Amino acid sequence: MNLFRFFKDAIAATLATLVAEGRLPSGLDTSKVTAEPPREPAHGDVSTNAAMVLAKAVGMKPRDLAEMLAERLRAHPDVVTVEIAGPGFINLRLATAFWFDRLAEVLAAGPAYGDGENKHHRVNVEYVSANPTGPMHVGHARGAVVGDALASLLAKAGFEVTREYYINDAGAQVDTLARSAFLRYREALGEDIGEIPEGLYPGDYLKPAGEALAAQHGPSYREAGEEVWLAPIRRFAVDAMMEMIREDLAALGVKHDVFVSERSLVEDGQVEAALAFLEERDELYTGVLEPPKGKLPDDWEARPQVLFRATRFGDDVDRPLRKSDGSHTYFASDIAYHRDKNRRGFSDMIDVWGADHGGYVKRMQAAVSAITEGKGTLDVKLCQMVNLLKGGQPYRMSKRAGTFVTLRELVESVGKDVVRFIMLTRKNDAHLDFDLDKVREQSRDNPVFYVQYAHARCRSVLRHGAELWPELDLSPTALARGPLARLTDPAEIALIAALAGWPRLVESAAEAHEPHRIAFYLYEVAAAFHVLWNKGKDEARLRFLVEADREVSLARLGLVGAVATVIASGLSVFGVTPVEEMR
RNA sequence: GUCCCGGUAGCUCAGCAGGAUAGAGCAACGGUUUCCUAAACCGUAGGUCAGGGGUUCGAAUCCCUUCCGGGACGCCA
Repeated sequence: MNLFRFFKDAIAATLATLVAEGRLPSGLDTSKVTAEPPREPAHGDVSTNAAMVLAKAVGMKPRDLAEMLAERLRAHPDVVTVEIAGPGFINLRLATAFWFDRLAEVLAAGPAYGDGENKHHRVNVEYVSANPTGPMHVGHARGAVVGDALASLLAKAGFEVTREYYINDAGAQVDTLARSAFLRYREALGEDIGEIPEGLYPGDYLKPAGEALAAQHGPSYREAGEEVWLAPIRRFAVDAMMEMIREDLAALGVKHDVFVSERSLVEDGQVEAALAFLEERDELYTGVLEPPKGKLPDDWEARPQVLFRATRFGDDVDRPLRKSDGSHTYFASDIAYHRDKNRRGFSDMIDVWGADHGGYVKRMQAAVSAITEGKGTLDVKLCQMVNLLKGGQPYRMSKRAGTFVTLRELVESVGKDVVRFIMLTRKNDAHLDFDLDKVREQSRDNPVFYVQYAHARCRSVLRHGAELWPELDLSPTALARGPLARLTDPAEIALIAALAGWPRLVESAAEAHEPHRIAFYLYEVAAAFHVLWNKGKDEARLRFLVEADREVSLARLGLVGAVATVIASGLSVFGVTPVEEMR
């Protein structure tokens, strides 16, 4: 249960009652009324701005309206005190029984705690979509993790999510790949290929593909013209690269439901169909574009071409869909792809891209608007660069100077869980420093450790409890029925309140498409737990396990179990495995 | 030139959908360990939320504008 939504509804109901009684005018706009945790915990558990927001419409002073509302809210069974503060805040303090119910709810729900109601609403999340021309590098890793976690977050919030990968296997870069693979094929046949020529992919990762081609076809392509070998080798090389990319993704624990090939869209006539669709709606015309601003390409020439009226949909200029030779542009096939998503039943789409594609956001959103006739939405999450550091200094792992660090190297170096968590500790549009030394540190400065340590401590306490009282049932469902009312310390109640904030956090993070908020939330829960742990060090009576008092221990085991549940739940959205112990 | 992102404590960053006295961590200083894992905790100090205007009961948050940093602009993929 999202308790803030619960109280927002309660406040709305109170307002409705007052309207029905004629004490307030009808037709109030309550859309700006909020119920949220006050920033300052001393102010209470739930705070509402209702009196301040509505005062003008009602024609009352905020504090007078607040008093009218407070009078009714005091009668709410879960509310202990109602205070009016500042310019007209109404602060509610909730009954401890209410918190015990929330704690029992966490335990009873287990991993499902915080799951949103099924919204019967489909969302398509497209991420990674790295070109199939080589292994994934660190930059790709961030987009992969952000997309994967965002998809999980939306699923947890109750959306029906499809995770998608778009394979750019139709452009010139896959021809380059094929030529590069052909070179490796000749090399595998014993030829000395010398230096890899400029413009071809030099990486060693194509050697196995060359060898496989040699084994499969022998020398048959060797003397043949490109028209003979290009298509088959291209298909083979793309498949090999995709296999490698899938392995990279698997190493990172990133999953996709659907892989869509650009080439297959083209061959199916989807690009022509998308163009025809736009043509019918008069969104295309033949025109000449202004020369690009900034640095002018050497070979720029004004030529008429088919343009999409992107400016009708908020873009800065109209965009070319056909080159002067009549073939379609990359943007045209991208439109076809998004139209394909829409035709498969998705009107809400999210794309996760690298920040270097920022210039394409407006035109893609314009296109989505056009092809869905205004009914579809596209949100683009741009992931900023990752600065890889070691001991505070910029770091490059590969031998060849200036080359990228591969995703595989990173995962092998620090582990999948660390990579995933760290990639989610910043909002996607901020630069991210990833320090290979820091993430291995076992300190509060390393959020992965800090959160994992809290979980490990919880599991440790539960293990000790089971040793101490082997006769007790310490399963979450049993703990949920335990004597939770024995939790009386303010720090204990505060921790329950933090846990009870999880459903709201899931909901708001999902709505904002911001998985990184979970990282900060988990850090806070971990901090609250560590605080409590240390209180037990100062005062023996506050230890989680008090041998002489089985009842209070049982209640505290419930709290500890709930902390472990919520942390594990958050980590599972991130695709990070919670640890049982840290030795 | 146009567009996008960013500018919050010495450093790295949060700030939830406009709320009350702007928060963490690190670094600095001072404390806490016979005890469920001290890999942790507590305390002190640290700010013109880049500058200026506006919107309103209220602005770090929304709008306009200036400055600074990064990125993007193509018949490329």
